[in-house]
Amino acid sequence: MLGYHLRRASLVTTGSFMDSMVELELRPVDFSVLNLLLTNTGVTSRQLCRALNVLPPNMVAVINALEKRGVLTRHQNARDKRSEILQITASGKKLILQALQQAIASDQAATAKLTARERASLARMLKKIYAG
Amino acid sequence: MLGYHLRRASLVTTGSFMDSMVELELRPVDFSVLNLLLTNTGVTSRQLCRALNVLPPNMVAVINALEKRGVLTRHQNARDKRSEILQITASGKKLILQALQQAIASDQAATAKLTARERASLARMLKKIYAG
DNA sequence: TATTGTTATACTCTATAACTATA
DNA sequence: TATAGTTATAGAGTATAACAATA
Repeated sequence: MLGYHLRRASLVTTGSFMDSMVELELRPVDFSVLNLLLTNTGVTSRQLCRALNVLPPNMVAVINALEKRGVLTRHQNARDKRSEILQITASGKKLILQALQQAIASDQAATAKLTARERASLARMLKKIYAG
Repeated sequence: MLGYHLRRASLVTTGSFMDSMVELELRPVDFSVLNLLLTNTGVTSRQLCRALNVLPPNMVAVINALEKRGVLTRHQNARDKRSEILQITASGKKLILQALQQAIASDQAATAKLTARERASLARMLKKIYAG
């Protein structure tokens, strides 16, 4: 069963990723939020929820903690007073750029047994599973 | 990053697996316990914990529920009175055999976009990641 | 001393209901 | 009426400490 092998391999790469984020104190959801804010502007909490498959009530504490940490700020949305625009700070950019670097290194390390050709082939087949 | 693709593909197959177990009312841990008891004899709670990476305190409720359901029984261990030997019942065998059949079908369905050759290649590469 | 099974407990992740302000 | 953010809360899954019985 492929699902079994997929789960075990995924546990390896996920574990490696989380280990690499321990010192930066970033959980997967924190990493993903900052990564999205790094490359997108004018993003709201609801948009993060949809992109990351996180329910709105569970995103509240995530954003509060990141704001308290000084890696993102909230700004009022002139177009829609219900929502707030989230923006990554200089400190947040520095943090996520370092995190991305470490994440790439941990991914390489966890899949080091594969050749470049195998990696490309693997990525293509995995996409066929989750994206049709 | 391969880890990202692995995680998304794994979420698809895991979701498909869990959906296929809804009617049989089996969680992944229940499936794994019964599957191990189907092909191994003289198994204890501690051995299940080690094989499935579940902590002993968390295995207690799992086994209690499966015993209450009548799919496994406990028997005193003559060699070591601290532990109990777990045994799958006829009802349990019937249940896990049906579950295995459905799990295989769900796995096939979730990875239907891949050819037989691709499946073999994918399994081989995934093993390289988690088993070296 | 070490191990097995167990209880109690806590922490994280995930999920739903319901509220307010705004659209 | 529908949506955004929020609070409160509940349910899984996972974690540690500590205990009695046995090795």
